[in-house]
Amino acid sequence: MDKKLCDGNQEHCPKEIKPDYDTLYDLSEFFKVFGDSTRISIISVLHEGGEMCVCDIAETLGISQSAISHQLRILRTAALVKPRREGKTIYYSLDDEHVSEIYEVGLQHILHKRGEIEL
Amino acid sequence: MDKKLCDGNQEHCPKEIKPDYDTLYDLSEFFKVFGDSTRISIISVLHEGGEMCVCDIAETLGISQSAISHQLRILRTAALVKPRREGKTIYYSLDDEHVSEIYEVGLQHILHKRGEIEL
DNA sequence: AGAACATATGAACAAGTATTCATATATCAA
DNA sequence: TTGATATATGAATACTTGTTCATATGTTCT
Repeated sequence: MDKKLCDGNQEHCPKEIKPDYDTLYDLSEFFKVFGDSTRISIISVLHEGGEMCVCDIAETLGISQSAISHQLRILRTAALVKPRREGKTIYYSLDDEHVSEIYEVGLQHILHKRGEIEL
Repeated sequence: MDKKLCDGNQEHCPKEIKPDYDTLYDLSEFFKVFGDSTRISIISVLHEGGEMCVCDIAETLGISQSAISHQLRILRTAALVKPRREGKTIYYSLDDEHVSEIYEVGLQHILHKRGEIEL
């Protein structure tokens, strides 16, 4: 921390709720999961296509099976996707409704910034 | 890419919309901005406290002015916060309503996972 | 102009992370 | 059991990124 620059009690210093560090840390970890192009692509195809097996996700995105599998583990650990085994095949789908909501709001934001949709 | 594992036309291979790579990349970059504890803390205090100057953000969070300034630049570049100068002081506030919305939905998700709120 | 304060920024270092490659596990069929 | 298919994972590497330190820019006051 640099040296104190102001006492925090001046006119330009509104006093507010001190944020809970653990919550904010967990929140940043949660968003971090969305913050990778491979993972958001996986979320996207599961959002569009519903349940999908690993090999199809990999083929659809043109990314190696290994890379997809590594990222699916991160998504699974964060409880953003859930697996369902059927024989040799394992199907993944979005786990939480919040995931879809956040994906959609984010997408809307991106498209809005591009001027592709009106809001 | 690993060798092809299935032809993508079997029963377990639903065909769906190919996601636009540029959009998904931008989206992941957008979420990446939320995916850091310092930045999400800044977003949090601006969400709670409204407009705030750099030194107060730094003091509130207990993080150096330099680190805050670096992160504010990233937030500013991504259009998540906007600056307003008043003399020597520069006040920052959240720029987009989507920012608040995504922050709130994410926070709700975290608290929900902890069982702290009902939904 | 010079001093003091508020913020920004470049360079360097440390820490984190996504991919590839090789291999392991698991299921099914013959 | 052996072979083929589907997925998972450990290790190594290359890349990204957040912080610190030092310094620069910009503003106000005297």
